[in-house]
Amino acid sequence: MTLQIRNLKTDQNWKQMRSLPLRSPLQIRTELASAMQKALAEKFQEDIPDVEILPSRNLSFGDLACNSAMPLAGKLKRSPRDIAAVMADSVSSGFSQVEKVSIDGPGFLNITLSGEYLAEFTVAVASGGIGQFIPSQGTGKTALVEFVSSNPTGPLTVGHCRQAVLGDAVSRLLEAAGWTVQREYYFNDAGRQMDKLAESLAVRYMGLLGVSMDIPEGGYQGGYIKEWAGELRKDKGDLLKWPDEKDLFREYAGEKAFVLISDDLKLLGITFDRFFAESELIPDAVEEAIGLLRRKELVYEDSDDPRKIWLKLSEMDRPEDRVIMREDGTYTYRMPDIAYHLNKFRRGYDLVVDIFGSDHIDTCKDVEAVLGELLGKDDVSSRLRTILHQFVTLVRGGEKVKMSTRAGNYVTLREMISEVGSANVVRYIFLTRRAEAHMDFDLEAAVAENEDNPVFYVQYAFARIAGILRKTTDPESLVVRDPGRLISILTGERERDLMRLMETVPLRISAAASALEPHRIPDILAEIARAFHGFYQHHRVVDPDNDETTAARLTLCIAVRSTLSDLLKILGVHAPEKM
RNA sequence: GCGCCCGUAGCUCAGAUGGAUAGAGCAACGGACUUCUAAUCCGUAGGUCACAGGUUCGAAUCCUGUCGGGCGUGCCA
Repeated sequence: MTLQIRNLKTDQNWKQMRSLPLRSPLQIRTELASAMQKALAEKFQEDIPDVEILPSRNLSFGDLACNSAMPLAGKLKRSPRDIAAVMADSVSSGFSQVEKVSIDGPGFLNITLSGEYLAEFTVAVASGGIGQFIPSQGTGKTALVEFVSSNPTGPLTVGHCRQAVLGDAVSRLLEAAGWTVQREYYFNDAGRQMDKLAESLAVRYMGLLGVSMDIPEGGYQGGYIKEWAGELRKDKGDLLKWPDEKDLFREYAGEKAFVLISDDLKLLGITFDRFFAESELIPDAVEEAIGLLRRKELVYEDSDDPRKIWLKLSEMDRPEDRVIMREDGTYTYRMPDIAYHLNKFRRGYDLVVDIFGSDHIDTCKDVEAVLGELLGKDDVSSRLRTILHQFVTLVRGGEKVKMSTRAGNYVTLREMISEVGSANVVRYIFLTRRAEAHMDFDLEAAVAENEDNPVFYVQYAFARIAGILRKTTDPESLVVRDPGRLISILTGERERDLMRLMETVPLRISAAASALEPHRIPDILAEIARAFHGFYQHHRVVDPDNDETTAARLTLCIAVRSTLSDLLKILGVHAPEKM
């Protein structure tokens, strides 16, 4: 059944009806703060520090709160309430966006936003989305986000999964804040682990030919290597020799691992702009970096063997010196890492984000210290941001599952997604936790929870709106353009609550982006979904007997849909039209 | 030993630069489907914010110490 809407008042003159041009949430807060600051400076003839306007913690007080009167009390030698009164006077008139200002408690200033402003905002979101109001901190700037970067020696595990989801969400969050983001995976194809992998492959290959070889110490034992061995035999025949054709084994294993990892990432819908191969850096870029360090006298030769080279980390506020080149001329992992980071910085990004597991703490601090010496500490500290996420403890039926790639005893990303049953659910669960918080992921609980998972709560709100919109023809054309008309109809508490919640979204996205904390997004989503479900339950949207109300509520629904959709997009979680 | 992270409701976790009565989801209990999707809503219950000091108008948040857990402290990555 489709409802026809008719006899709507024209609102083509809505632009002229506005008293003020629409301000963004940020502009309003800035203007209010500066008005208050100016009033204080004039009244007390003192330098007044920036006044901060924050969202109210408790909505019964209003929409915005300011507590600046209290810290100022000492300096101005007045009571906080007197100071707050001066601030209140400066904004209680002259701002069409402000409905009410009150002074409560010891000296809190509480501001209630006007319905007209909220309606204006809602109209704008319904027609142009929430994105236009996100402070564009990243416009014209570029960011490089490095994540996953797991050794190409096997399938991605649950730990990589957390990092993959986190890195992707951080990238999306930065993009939402206007940044141009490059996603990069550092492909560690030159180290000793690749030799181990090649040898492990050779063991399985020879095994197929009836030749027994010992698995090397620290070798890989995953079942996938047996599969590769079978394919290798099919591709290349039975005549390969170890170690004569070591390079072939190595290359074959590397290619297989790359495909494995790419396929795993596809399960999550994650793509990279570039896989940066460590081997590209060897030897030129690494030698150049060592040369730079040499010129700054930050390296020295080993007293026993001059071919071995040490890095003077102890002179860079780090605990101890480290070897960067072994006697045999090979590099330890720190050296290519340094060369890689040098390369990243030279590419000129405004922001370089590294995402690592917490086991990289020491290494990344060493790399950061070295970069500081080579490029200048200020440059490095202003451009480099490192996110160290804690590990996932995987639990199945109350029992901890040990994870170790090399022992072949681990749960893969693939298995996890398959067991939980949905990449969307996995993404959402991972992204609800802060990166630096430990995380217990109980597979059985995740599956059991599947039915009433928080992600479905949010998706369902979106799907409900889609359902409502299906009841009308061309709902977009019904969007109310006149804020005054909108607010005269949307008078319910739940309707206002939705509008004021949406009004906080742009600044919260921006704050989450600045902090590189995507875990704040699910909170916002849940709040909006909750407000919407409450609204839905209590207000009929499509009402054949009331076109005006229908149009106004549809406008609200369209704004909410757009907001939910943009927020879900940051998490990389699907917004379904139907459930 | 030393370095980094963590400790908030029965469980899993939020609490942006210190603010008013510490929140949500699951789990528990009681209600609501003749309706645009009940995968929902409304209500109840649940807390010494690990512990002890300190800083100040005010602390889950900052500082110190203690206890407990994770990771690191490899010429593995």
